Amino acid sequence: MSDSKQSNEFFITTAIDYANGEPHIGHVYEKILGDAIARYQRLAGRDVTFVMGTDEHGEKISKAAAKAGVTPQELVDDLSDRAFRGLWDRLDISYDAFIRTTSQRHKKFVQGVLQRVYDAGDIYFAEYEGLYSVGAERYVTDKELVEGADGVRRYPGDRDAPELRREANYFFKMEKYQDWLLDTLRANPTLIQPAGYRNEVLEMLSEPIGPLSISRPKSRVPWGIELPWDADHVTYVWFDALLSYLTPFVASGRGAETVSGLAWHVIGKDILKPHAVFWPTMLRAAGLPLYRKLVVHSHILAEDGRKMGKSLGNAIDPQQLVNDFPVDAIRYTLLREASLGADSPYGEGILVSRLNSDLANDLGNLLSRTVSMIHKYRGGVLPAAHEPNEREREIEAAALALPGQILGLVDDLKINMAIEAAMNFVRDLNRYIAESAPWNLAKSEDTARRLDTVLYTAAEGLRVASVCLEAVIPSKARELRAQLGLGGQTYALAGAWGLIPAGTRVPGGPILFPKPEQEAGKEKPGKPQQPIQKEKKVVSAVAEPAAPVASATPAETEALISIDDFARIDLRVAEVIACEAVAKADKLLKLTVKLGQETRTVVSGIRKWYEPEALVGRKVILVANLRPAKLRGIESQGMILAAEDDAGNLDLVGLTQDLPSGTKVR
RNA sequence: GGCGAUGUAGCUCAGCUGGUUAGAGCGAACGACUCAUAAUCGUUAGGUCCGCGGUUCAAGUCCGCGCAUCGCCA
Repeated sequence: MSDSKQSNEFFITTAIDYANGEPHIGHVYEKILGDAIARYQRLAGRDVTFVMGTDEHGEKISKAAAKAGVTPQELVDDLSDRAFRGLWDRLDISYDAFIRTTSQRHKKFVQGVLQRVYDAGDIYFAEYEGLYSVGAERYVTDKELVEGADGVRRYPGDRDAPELRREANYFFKMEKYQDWLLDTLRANPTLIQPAGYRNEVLEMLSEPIGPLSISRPKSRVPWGIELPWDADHVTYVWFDALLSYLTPFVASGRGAETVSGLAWHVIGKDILKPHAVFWPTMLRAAGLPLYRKLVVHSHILAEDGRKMGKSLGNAIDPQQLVNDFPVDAIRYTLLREASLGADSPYGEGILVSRLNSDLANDLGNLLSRTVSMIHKYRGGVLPAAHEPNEREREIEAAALALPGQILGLVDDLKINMAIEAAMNFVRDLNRYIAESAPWNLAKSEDTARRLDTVLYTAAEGLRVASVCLEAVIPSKARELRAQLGLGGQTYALAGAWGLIPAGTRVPGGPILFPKPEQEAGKEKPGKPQQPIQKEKKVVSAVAEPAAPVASATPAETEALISIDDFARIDLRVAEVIACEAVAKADKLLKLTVKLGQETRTVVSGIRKWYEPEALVGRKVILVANLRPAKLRGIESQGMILAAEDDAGNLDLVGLTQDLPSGTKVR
């Protein structure tokens, strides 16, 4: 690979998603993949711009909106913000710009490009008659139709037979650029990766590609961007959605031409043709440089290796997944399992076994044991290393080489192998500890210096591992370093050793990756077998965080949990020091509570039962390690406990003695 | 029908330009250890590297044919 070397700039996009329904696991995988690449590049010191967005025009959206009884704009506002962007935020996707195709700046840019291509003579007007599939939103050929059991010929997946339509549309002279594209592709073997997809494109180009229909009459599809020279037509998906990749740069005044040649576009194999054929020719016609790389990923299959589908009932619901598992575990397992060239199975079973073996046993436990020994043998202060033995030299050499190796694999789009390389290093650290047996070294003063060196080597190795894995598990990597006493510290992904200062106080902390302990065999996904086993921080709240919860619903009470499960809930005595009603919410109170030295804001739905003033000074029980949630724009940092009976009588759980705030409840 | 990919230990997969006893992870069995999240470490799997034929001193690794699965195209 000899990609972006001169420029330190790195520009990456994921496909913009059609906002006519909720995101599925395929969307999730693609964004996590794009994000991991973007983060790796940032860690390597590149100046990264990561762009994503939603595609919000078209016939399907107007129909879906009509069906839902809302305007198209209302529909896409909700889907874009809540369903898509909301999920990306939750998954820690580090995008720099999020483009909505209904935004003014995007429309302006699209119309500018259309006008330019039109003026150059590459767009013409023509009549067309043919079979139109509403489901596929395009004209289909007779050969594509399949006869159903009822004898009706329809396009696969459609409910209705295609309609015969006659339309006058604008066409883009795509074929004009076919030879250029073919030459370009032949001359650049890594333009489209993996190579299998490049071959498919070469095959597409071995036959005439013809013109591309780029408009729809506004009378039929009113929801789109008007052609600047003919207000009776709106542009069809290609000149709208594809251009969104460049919109942020135009809007910032930078100009599309300065960046389009840098782009890495991450897409799914289902939209290969638009990105490999339409988009390059469009760029060419618009006088813009061709992207640098098209990264084509395959699909995520169900755990049994079959296709995932709503109809098959084996689809993974991303929302559910995010509710049930730590975000970093989802990211890790998806990236570790999937390889670009082939469809990859994925599901809860695969996730859990990876989570347990790699993240909990290998990585998380390595941190636990290291921290524990530093506490036990050295009072929680990291000692300096002394003369390294051969084994330690070997580990240091591996640590120095690892970042380069990983970046090479990432450039080669072998993220799964990059992860494996990092995990091999982690496993070797476990091996090293077993070989060195620090618990024996601790028995005698004679081996004190050896013990120092072993402890330092383990801790510094963990630091290196955290950097190597940070693009995959960003928040856990930081948490790991915080436990080593390196909170807030960032490191470049580059060979380095010995960066933790000797004498660093190692605070330790909660289990990095608790296991979702599952005894009985299979369980139906989605039922309440584990609301309690959630670990701190990363897992989201299942119940409404600020709701006055009376312990649990009957169903949940019945499920037995272990003492360890319970120990994950950090209950504390908190003192209410201020309290006010939340504006425009007749149920909510905003409480300010003191937790030892700390002050927190908690929103709770108990206004019906308590006057705000009456609560000040009262001691309540707070779930202190609940993931913060925003309610009415206020971040609630915990939840207070209350009991409520069937008649709606509610009482806050409290103390009969005056114990200090911050006291642990168990 | 055409083009292409894949087919390696129970499972998931590495094996670049052909070369000593074919590898990893998971799972399983046995053992060790105790710092650790019932974790970790070690040993163990005797696998027709889909089948057949060919090239070669030597082939999972190249060629041909066949079978199976998958993808793209028509």
